[in-house]
Amino acid sequence: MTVTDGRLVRGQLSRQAVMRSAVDLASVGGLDGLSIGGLASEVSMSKSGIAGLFGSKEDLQLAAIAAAAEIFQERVIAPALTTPAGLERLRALIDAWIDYSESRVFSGGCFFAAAAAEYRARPGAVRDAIAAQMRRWNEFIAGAVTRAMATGELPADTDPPQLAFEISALLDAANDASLLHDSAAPYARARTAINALLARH
Amino acid sequence: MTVTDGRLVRGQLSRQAVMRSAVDLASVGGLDGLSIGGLASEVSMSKSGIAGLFGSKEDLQLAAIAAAAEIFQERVIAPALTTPAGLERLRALIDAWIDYSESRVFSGGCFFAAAAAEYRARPGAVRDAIAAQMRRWNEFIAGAVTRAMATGELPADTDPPQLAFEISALLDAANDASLLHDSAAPYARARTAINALLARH
DNA sequence: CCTACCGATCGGTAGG
DNA sequence: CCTACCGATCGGTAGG
Repeated sequence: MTVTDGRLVRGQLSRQAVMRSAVDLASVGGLDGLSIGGLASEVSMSKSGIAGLFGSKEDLQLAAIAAAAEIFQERVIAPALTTPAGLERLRALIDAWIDYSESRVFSGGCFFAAAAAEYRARPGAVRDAIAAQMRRWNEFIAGAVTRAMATGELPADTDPPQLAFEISALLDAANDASLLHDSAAPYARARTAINALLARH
Repeated sequence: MTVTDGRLVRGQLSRQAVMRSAVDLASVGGLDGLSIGGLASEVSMSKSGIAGLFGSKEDLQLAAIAAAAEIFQERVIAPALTTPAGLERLRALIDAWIDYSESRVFSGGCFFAAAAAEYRARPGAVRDAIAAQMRRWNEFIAGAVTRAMATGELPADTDPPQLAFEISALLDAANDASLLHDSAAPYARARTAINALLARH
C-alpha cells in the first residue's frame, strides 16, 4: 500500500472525519446509542459503507474510544506539557481540562466521563478500554503531583494518587453539573475547591 | 376504587415489583437501554402487560426515576434523619450514601449518577426529572451543612452549596471508580478526602 | 464504497 | 392482563 494510492488516501481522510462525528454523537447519545445507521446518515454515507470501515459495532465503539483519546491528548495533555514540570504544569493541566470540558470540544461534554458512566457496570472489551484510559489519566495527574513535590511546591507528605482522585472528582463533577443544569457555575466551584486543595498542601 | 378490589391490589403489588426491576435494569443498562420487552421478560409478563402499566416508554422512564427516588429516600435520607442535626447528621448522611453505593442497592451502583450521565445532554422531561432530583440531593447536603454551622461544629464562613458540591463530587467519583475498576478502594479515598475537608472547616 | 436483503428487536396499538 | 400484529430500526452480510 503506497501513500499515493488515491483510494487509500481518501479512505483515511474519510475515516478520520467519520470518527470525529462518531465521538461527538457518542458523547451525547452514548456509545451504545451510537448506531451504524445513525452514523452513516450523519456523514452521508451508506450504512454498509460505515460497517465496512469497522467490521462490527464493538469495533466501531473501540475505534471511537481511541479517537477520543487522541483528541484528549491534543487538547489537554499536549498543552500542559509545554509548561515547566511542577505546580505550574499541574495547574496548566487542570486549566486545559476545564477548557476542554467547558468549550464543549464534544457536544455532550467529556467523552470519557459519559462512556465510563455508561459502561462501568457492563463487562467486556469496551469497558476495559475505557477503564485503561481513565487509569492513564489519573496516573498522569498523579505524575504531575509527584513532579510538584520534587520541586518543593507541594509538601513531601502529599499522597499523589489521593490528590489525583480528588482533583479528577472535582473536574468530573463540574462537567456533570454544567451539562445537567446548563450552567458554567460548577466550573467556578471546581476551581475554588482545587485552589483550596493545592493551597492546603 | 376500593382497597378490597382484588385486581387493584394485585396491580399495585405487581407495579411495585416491576418498578424495582426497572430501576435495577436501568442502573446497569441505562434508562434508554431499558426496553419494554426486556423488562417484560425480566418480570415474566407480556410486553403489552408492561406497556399497559405505563403508556409510553417515557412514562416508564419517569416512573423509574420516581421509584429510585423513593428507594434513595429510604436508604439514605431517612437513616440520616434519625440522628441529631449538625455535624453528626452530615456524617451519617455521607455514611449512608457510601453504604447505598457500596452495597449495590442497584446492580449498577447509584441509579441517579448513571441516569444523570446518560441524559445530561439530552433535553426533555427525563433530563428535567433527573436534574430536579440532583438539585434536591445537593440542597439536602447543603442544608445539613447549614445545620452543622448553626451548632458551631462548622465555622460561620463555610459556604454550604460549595461544600455540598465538593462532598457530592467525591461520593460520585467513588461510585464511578469503584464500578469501573471493581474495587472498594475509591470509597476509602472519598472518606479520606471528606474527613480532611470537614476537619479543615 | 454501493444496493438489497436477512432475522431480531424496538415502541406502540387493536381487540379481547 | 393476554395474543397478535404494525412500521421502523437495529447489527450484519451477500454480491458487486
